[in-house]
Amino acid sequence: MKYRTHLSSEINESMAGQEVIIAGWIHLKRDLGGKKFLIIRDKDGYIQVVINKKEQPELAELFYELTPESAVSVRGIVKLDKRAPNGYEIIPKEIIVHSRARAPLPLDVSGKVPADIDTRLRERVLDLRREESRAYFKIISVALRAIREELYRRGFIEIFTPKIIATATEGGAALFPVAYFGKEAYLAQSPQLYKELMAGAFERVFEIAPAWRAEESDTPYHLAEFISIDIEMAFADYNTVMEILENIVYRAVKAVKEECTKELNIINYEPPEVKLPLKRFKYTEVVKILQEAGFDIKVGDDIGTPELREFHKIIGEELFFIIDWPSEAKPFYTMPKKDDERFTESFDLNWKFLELASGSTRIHVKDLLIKRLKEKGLNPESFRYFLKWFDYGMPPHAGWGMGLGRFALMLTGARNIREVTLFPRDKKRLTP
RNA sequence: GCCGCGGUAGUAUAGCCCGGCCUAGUAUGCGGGCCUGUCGAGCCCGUGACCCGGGUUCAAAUCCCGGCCGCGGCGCCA
Repeated sequence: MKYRTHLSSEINESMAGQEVIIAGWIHLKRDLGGKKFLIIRDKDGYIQVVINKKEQPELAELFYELTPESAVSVRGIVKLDKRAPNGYEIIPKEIIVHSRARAPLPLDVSGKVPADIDTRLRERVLDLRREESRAYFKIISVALRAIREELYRRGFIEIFTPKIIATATEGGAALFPVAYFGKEAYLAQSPQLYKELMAGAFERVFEIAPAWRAEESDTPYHLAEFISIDIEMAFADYNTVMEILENIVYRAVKAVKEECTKELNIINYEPPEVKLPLKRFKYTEVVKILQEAGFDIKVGDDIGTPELREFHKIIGEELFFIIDWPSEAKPFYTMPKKDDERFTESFDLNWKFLELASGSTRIHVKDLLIKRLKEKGLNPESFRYFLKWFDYGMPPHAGWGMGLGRFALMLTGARNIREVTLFPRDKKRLTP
């Protein structure tokens, strides 16, 4: 017997009388004695199987051995019945149990009893059979496709840069050391330096790949391992790449709203409306507004989470840019503003209080780069292999990086980045 | 790392303030029984739990201390 001839989504009323084989998991069992109902779940949905005890005593007997979440194939006849969900159901001739699930389950997949996120992450594979969890990842996948399409449309090519690196990319963040054939190496915290070099070859590149941070961060929007969406573009400044970013956000949200109506309905969420162009607030304006709101903040300080929460409330915008950050708050490769060197051609994209993406015009002049490295207390010598290529025609360029998980929080309304990460890695979690 | 709250059957919770009425309640699951249209099926019977260690007390799920773990807020953090 074949595993399957039809998905639940491929069966309809016009197939009455036809024999089909469906496959999936036992989602629910309802035993009324003479009639026994099985709800089979596959990747697209659910379909009901009805066993009549009198007519099919062997199958009625088998029914008792079927445990929830067992993987099965059911061969049977499609039958119209207005009492059935969707108006049709399967009258089985044969039920094959591919894999019997142990009972009881460590987690209720059917949605009757809620579980804490900690329990759900421990039992993640079963958790990912819940329709809410699957909806999250379908939405993320649709968004990613839209992002890729928009970048390809704009002449970007997708690249992969090394994830095992010799030196710290930017100094700041703590890295995970890797034992590398007797040498000291690290997991990349960002593709930053490599993507800049690649903009010097391909002009327009993007990468969607993991990055690692060994920070102490313990919040609902930080992970030790996360997927970063990065672009870098030659002959462009921060205004150009900001425009690309907001268009990508627009496209992704549009695609999700159009293609994921079922999933959004399951999670009962509507992503924010994206009105282009997004508002751009100068860093100094933001500081001023926060000072007026009573915060103890001065020019040069980073803007903390409580401040961002309040700022979002004051301006009443869900999605907005904060631009022209002071150089203290940005990495060494960020281009200073031409008219005022204390500030930079840089931006953060925020959803409410959450930083989704940040980017800038990059410095393409070697001497300036070395000067900025020193000012940041970094040793130019350890960036030798990066800096040498700036001797050979490095074009002006700009780019940004966006955390996929954080973007997914906006797309799904999930409260914790662990929800939208299959197997999150944080300070305490290394398994599963 | 700091602050707050929490840890009770497989899962989710009540009980904790005000120690004894707790042989720890409920839902769901699981086992058994009844039931031929369920769709959160229903009804009956059963099953299964106080995070770890120390202390106070005649008596601790309940109060105190320490640890571990979780969640949230912050910090750290292109």
